[in-house]
Amino acid sequence: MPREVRERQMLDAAVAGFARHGYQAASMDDIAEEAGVSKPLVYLYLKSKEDLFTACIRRERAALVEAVRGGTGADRADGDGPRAGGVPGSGGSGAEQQLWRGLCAFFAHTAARPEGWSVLHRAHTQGEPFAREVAGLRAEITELVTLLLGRAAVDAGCDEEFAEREVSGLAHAMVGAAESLAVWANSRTDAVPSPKETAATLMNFCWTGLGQMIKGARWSPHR
Amino acid sequence: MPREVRERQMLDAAVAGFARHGYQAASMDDIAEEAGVSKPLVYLYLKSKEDLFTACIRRERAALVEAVRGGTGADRADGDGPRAGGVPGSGGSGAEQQLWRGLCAFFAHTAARPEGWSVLHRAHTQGEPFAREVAGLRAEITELVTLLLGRAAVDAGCDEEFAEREVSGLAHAMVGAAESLAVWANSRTDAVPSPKETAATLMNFCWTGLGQMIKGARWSPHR
Amino acid sequence: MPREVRERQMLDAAVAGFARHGYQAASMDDIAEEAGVSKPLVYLYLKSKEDLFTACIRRERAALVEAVRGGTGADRADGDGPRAGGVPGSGGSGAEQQLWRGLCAFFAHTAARPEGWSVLHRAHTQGEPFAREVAGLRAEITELVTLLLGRAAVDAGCDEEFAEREVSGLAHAMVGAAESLAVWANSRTDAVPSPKETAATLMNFCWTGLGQMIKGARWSPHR
Amino acid sequence: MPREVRERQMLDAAVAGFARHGYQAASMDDIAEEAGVSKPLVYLYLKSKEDLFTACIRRERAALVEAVRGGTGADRADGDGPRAGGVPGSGGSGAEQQLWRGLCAFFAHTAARPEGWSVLHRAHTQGEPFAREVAGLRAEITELVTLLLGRAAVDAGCDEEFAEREVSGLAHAMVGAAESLAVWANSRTDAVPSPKETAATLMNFCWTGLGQMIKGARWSPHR
DNA sequence: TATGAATGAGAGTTCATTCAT
DNA sequence: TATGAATGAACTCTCATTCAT
Repeated sequence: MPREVRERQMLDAAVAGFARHGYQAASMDDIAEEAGVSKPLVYLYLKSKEDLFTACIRRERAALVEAVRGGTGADRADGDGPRAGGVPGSGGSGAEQQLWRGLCAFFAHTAARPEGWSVLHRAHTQGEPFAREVAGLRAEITELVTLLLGRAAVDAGCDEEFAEREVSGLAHAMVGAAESLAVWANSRTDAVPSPKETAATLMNFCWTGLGQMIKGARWSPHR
Repeated sequence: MPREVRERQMLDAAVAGFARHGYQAASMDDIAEEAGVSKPLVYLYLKSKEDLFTACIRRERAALVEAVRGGTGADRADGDGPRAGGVPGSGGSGAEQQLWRGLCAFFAHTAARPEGWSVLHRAHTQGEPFAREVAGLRAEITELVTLLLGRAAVDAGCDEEFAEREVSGLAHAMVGAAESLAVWANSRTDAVPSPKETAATLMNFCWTGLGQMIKGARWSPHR
Repeated sequence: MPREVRERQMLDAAVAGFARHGYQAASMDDIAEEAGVSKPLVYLYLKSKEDLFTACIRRERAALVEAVRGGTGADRADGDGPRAGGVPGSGGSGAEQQLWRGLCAFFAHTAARPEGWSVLHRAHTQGEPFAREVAGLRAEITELVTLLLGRAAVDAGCDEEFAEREVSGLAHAMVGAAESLAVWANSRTDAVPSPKETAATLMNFCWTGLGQMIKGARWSPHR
Repeated sequence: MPREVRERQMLDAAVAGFARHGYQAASMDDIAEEAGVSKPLVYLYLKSKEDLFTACIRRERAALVEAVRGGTGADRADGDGPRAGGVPGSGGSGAEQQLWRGLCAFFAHTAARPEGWSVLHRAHTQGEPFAREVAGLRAEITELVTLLLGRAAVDAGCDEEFAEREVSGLAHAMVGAAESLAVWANSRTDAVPSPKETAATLMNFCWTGLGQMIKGARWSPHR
């Protein structure tokens, strides 16, 4: 059996095992058995448990990023043609649509591959080498979100400074909210919401606030 | 040395160890050594590794909840007398202020006790008994947030149905965003923001959006 | 080295260790070392200390029962054809001969495998799961003896009632006497008696008494 | 509280604990708790677990020996008055009566103090220092039985050689049979036999055989 | 006399990992 | 390419035993 096929079997088994039991509790014995191969073969192909887990993270990370990027249309020639423009809240900005589609893609992906998502979501807890890897993923996503938010702000005519000073925190908030909603949506037993519904919840939650900020309004405790 | 003191030393050491290495990777040997105590004593007082970790979670959970509850003023006689009222966005609602102060307290607490926060934040990954414990914490906080959001909505004169149908999802988003921001704030090496700044970021992010929702506006992809 | 061979080595080492130190005091380290093997291998093959000890008991029990059964000729087609008959004391009963040969086999076996015998003899002290196992052995042997004694009684023409009422106690006495003699014979440093001598001692001790009982005579304190 | 009283409490608790769980499995913690004292006090009075167990054995051994000796009337001025005389089987020998009464006393004692008996019965399994102690008890009892059997033989007019050559083995058989019957009687849940019944079972079993031997008859396999 | 507090030493068990084939 | 056989190292947990008071 060709190496690539075997290797994918192993990664599948590993993702399943790590998702179910976590990094430490999943044993190489179980993973090898689930993959239908002997343990030495796993070591021959994937070096060590650490490397195996890293490979899982990388694969799932790539899949998630590809899904979200695809959703935003970032890979399509995007600046072409007239953009609908407009501020958040006024409807139809290109960046706004991209964000919306990215969120939809994100929730669709995490719902479609719960085990992969579980691996990613749990990996930052598992010690240094993996935390770094997931931090990379988070940075990648956050950067994308930051870009979109920033572009929306610029579209709306607000100064560059805003993008640099405040958008990053907002992006972090958004990513955290999305993460939380993904877990929540995946774990519901009753009426599990569709990806679009979940994405709409998040857009409802924050988009207007963002629009206000771009206009220069700030929330403050004593008004 | 009296039992209570020793026990607190052990819990301190355990929180530090679990925060640094995670549940599985932290060894009882190391924890005992860090506590300046022999291993058998740890077992004598805290029964088992599982019980020790549970005790850590419970302690930190209680501290966090107390801090946040105290921040919201939930323990003060608060509903009495006429409330200032007001919609989100119009300033000065009782619920809005409570939420604001709760967030400040939350970010202040997580910044003041990074290890305790780390334990709580990582515990849901560490297998069933612990996941349940932090799920309880999350539920407790989410319920509080749901209550505040719902009350704000009612204050603003919107129908009860809103509270029941949508507020829960929003609360989850908010809790997730707060969690993410807490980690992010704690992990920054440059210019770490004050708790109030972080809380303001989150309020800016979502409060206006919430106000719009209460008024009946909904975000939709094709406008 | 093939699994079966290794497994037998381990059982041999375990029987030796348990015989020398008892269940609790024998350490898995020592057993593994004596078997010329690492500890994990012992666990891989035999699961746990408890299972290992149980396996020892079962093996030695089977060997002992087989030896004794073989000695009685119970496996040969023995009841067929006219039996020589005869009461205890009158010589030559089939049951009497079987008992004699069974005793010889028993003492020969316990002398030939002192460690195995020691394990069996000491196991009833070592807690529930093992006590049950040797209780089974004891019951098996006692039942065999009861059968032979009962048959001898019936051969001698005594009523069935005798067999049911009193033979069981006698069988217990006989088994206990045999057990005691086996230990005693094994532990002698001077002139250790041959199995046949030991068996003859026991037959001398009780056979005539049994014959008298069958005839209806009873010992009583005040005659 | 005076030392003697405390010490007896501890021994009582220890006997109970050792009887229930065996030497190794009984913990000093449990014993101290059952005795209603702190652990250091146990160590102050009884030095170590080994010494504690030895003390238990010695106390129970002394009690058992005293009971049996008392039963045989060995401590009474025994040669006085006319003895009934007679061979085993012919009724009424002094030695025979002594043996009978000794057996009754033995079974009565083991039934009355099951925990003490359990300690003694299990101690020979627990490693060297204790095995020696119980071997001493066994030797003491066996010697007594040997003496009685030998005296009976001499009473019956058989030569001295018999006593020296064969009586010892018979005594071992008898002691083993008695031991086995004691355990069996103690462990029965249905109709537990009285000490006298158990003793009668044993006398029935062996006394006539012994009588025959004294007369010079020997059992042999081929008659 | 009596104890609360503490520990050294060692047990059973598991797991990632590697030979030899 | 693939594996049955084997292990070093580490972990959780327990227990007899002793200070300091």
